[in-house]
Amino acid sequence: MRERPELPVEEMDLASIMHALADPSRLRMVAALDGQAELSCAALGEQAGTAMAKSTTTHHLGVLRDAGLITTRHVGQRKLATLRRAALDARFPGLLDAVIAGVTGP
Amino acid sequence: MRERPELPVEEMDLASIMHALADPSRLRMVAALDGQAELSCAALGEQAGTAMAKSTTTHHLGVLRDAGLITTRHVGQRKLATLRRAALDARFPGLLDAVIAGVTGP
DNA sequence: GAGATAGTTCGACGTTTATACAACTATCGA
DNA sequence: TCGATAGTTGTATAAACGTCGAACTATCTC
Repeated sequence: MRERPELPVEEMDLASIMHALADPSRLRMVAALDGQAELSCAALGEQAGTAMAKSTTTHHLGVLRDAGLITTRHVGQRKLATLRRAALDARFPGLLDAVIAGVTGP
Repeated sequence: MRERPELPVEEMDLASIMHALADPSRLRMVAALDGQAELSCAALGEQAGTAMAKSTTTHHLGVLRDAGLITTRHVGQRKLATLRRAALDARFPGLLDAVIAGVTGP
């Protein structure tokens, strides 16, 4: 199982990132990843409200990853996801904070 | 031609806003509206890079409007669009600034 | 009124999306 | 080695999306 390299910071595209965040389930996933160091697919699938099929979780994680929002690494049979805070803050300052505040806040 | 009321601030939905901003043409439109008080459909259609069909511009304006990002008013045969800065800043502080900086930025 | 200008509405098209199930691989624990 | 657990892959489906052209409405100017 090959670990594909993550998207370079300079290749991050705003429209792609906005698209990745344009889904309620993915927004909840990103919010859940904020603060938490790492979360497994299963944990993220549950955080996203009503339990979704495992394949659906895989799909959403792929979208977030392709946009450069998260990184993943394997530990045993688990796949742990991490929010790429530093990269995102460098490329689009303030964006992640505003979005996460919008998800959690009233 | 009836003027529908704009979306109330408290009904603004983050996922809908992100979706409205998840398109390069619409991102350019929003960026063009920043600073400018008002712009017509034709002007926005041209700002959005390669000239698009008038009906396409109407469609994009509708998406931005339905999400609550812009207001429109009629002046003669023109329809002028305005960015709802105050409402957006109140509901999702920092979001618009970060997005616009990301469009125009480095 | 006639012609020009600015948007809208409608139908169509090809593409993408979110979702799910079934079958699969990979890893862990006993 | 066996069974359980965690994700992936492939396929399918129904919905939504971006784009356009053609026909239409509304307004302005002459």
